[in-house]
Amino acid sequence: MGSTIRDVARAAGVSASTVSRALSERGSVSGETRSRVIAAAERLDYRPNPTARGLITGRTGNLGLIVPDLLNPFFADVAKGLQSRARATGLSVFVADADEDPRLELEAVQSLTRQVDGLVLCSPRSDVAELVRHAATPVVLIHRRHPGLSSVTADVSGGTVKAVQNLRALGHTTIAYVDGPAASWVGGQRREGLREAVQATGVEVIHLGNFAGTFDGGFAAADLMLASPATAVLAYNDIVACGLLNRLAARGVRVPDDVSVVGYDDVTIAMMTYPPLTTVHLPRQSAARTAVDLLVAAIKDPDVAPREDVLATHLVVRASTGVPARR
Amino acid sequence: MGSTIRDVARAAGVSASTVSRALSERGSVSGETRSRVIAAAERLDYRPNPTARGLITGRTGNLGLIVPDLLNPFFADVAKGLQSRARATGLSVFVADADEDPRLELEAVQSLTRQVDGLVLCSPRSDVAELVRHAATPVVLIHRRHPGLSSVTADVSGGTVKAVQNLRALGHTTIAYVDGPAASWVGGQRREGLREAVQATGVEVIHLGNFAGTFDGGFAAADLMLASPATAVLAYNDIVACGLLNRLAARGVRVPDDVSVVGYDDVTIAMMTYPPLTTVHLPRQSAARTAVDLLVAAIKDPDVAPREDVLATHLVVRASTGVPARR
DNA sequence: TTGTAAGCGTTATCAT
DNA sequence: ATGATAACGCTTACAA
Repeated sequence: MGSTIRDVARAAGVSASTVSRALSERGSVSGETRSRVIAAAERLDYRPNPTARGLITGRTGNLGLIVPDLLNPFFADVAKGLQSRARATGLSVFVADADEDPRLELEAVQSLTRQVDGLVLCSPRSDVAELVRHAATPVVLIHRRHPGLSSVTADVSGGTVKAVQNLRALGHTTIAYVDGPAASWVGGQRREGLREAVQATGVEVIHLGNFAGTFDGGFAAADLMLASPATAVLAYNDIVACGLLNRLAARGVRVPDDVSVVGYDDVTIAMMTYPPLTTVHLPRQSAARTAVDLLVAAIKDPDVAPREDVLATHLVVRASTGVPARR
Repeated sequence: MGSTIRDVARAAGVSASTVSRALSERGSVSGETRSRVIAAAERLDYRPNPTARGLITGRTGNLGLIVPDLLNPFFADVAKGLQSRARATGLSVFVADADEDPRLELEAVQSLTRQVDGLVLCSPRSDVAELVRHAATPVVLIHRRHPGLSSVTADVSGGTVKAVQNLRALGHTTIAYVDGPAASWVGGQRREGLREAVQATGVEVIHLGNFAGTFDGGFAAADLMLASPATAVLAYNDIVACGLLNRLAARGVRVPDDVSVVGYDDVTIAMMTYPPLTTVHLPRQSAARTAVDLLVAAIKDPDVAPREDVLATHLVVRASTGVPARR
């Protein structure tokens, strides 16, 4: 066991409360006493027990993060960003992987909420109102909006418009779209952006239908895409794009000579495909940072008005897009 | 604020200690009283405060995991596996991303150790003895061994032998090896396996040198590989292999027709390359599960002898390996 | 400035 | 079987 505040008090010849004050830099303590306490604490390698402190202050010094799937690089990135910002703020973070399961999300909220000062819900699959009802701490949403809650989202539809505009500028007039799971929030945003883009550029968009947001989803969509008159394809995300690329390669279709492919998210893998993927960059680490800041603000003052931050997106042009093949 | 044990006690017309006993299933409580308490607890939606409980029991119900980099799918997988096993055991998990920085690893140990019942150190970059010295709880290592500590590792050298044997069976007699960071523990294991394989199969191994364990590392190694007489290449891990594949494609080299490529780890991305990667599968989720079990055992009885579990590895043959081209 | 004492919510000990 | 009481390690009135 580590040494307690009493050990330090005894060693420094003062009372426990004086140690507490001296170490918290806050109470009024004479300089001489303070240095004696600090020396004693140092010597005994004293570290305040966060549990005990939390019991009385009501603060745990912890944040909770709930993501649908840590294996998805998108969420891993969020976890990493949150992590690093939290550390900089002196906070530790609980991570719960809900395995894409709404029930587990709720369970995670329940088991975490008492041990954290605030909760970050990233792309929750379940009903947000329900989750919040069980949260005993401030909540910030990432990648989803909800009335009355602070959230950090990306300008998904804006990014979609940029992608389509770029394709149009290259000469593409018919573009296929591989949608993800029907219920997805980003999916809705994406379709919204597509509508805008059609109005703005006059391209024709062919909806290939809903697919799993996975490699297999993209793999399956490729054949449909090739059967359509589209010369370019916009994928639900980079992983789906990766599946597309793979199937296209297997069928001997050259990218971007024969078909242009655009992904979404700009996760690490987008740089590692062949050819490297043109994709809409969604800020993740900065979204996570913002989320921490919003949470910290809400913890300090539970009555601050919720803020809905929308982060800019931009198109990263790599080698998977080019001028359309003559047909 | 949620309701406390006293609220429940009052509602059930018993004392707080009876509530505690009734709910913990452990103390002797009459069936009638128990059901009354449970009903009251239900009604008030009472949940024991883990902080307060932890203060007296010394148990937090939490596990800590420290990984070098959550963005590395290998570690994300470990995190996910640990997560799910911990949940099944009624434990929550703190995750710390040390950002490949030994100093941050130590910091993470210090800030987490008081809030957890046990710590899992995954592929620590820093001196294990130093880390353990600052840990106030049981520690289990993943992917690294250390005298006196429980650990879960994979039979890396055995996997290497299998990979080389397979290549030899295909007809390859000269194999290039792309090593990772010089200090890496797995790197050492891999080289050991290589030595064994050379003895067993008589192939010639050409060490291309140390590279970063990243996409760029593989990208850079590809040119060296092509300049060598090797017909196959073994990469430090799948990400490196991915870099290799990419550069090879860019230089017009066909895989596996011209060159065979073998990765290491079998992370998700290995299935998504073109062609899909032959790779040595390292069990991660099961390693994480085992780690949780070892930790739980050590928590229950701090005096159990440390156990060094070595998990089997196997070769996953996909499409990146084939018979060597005639030279 | 410093110490004393109360209390955070729970469980463990000891009576009853 | 149940209840009173102390204790876990800390912070924070309040008193000195």
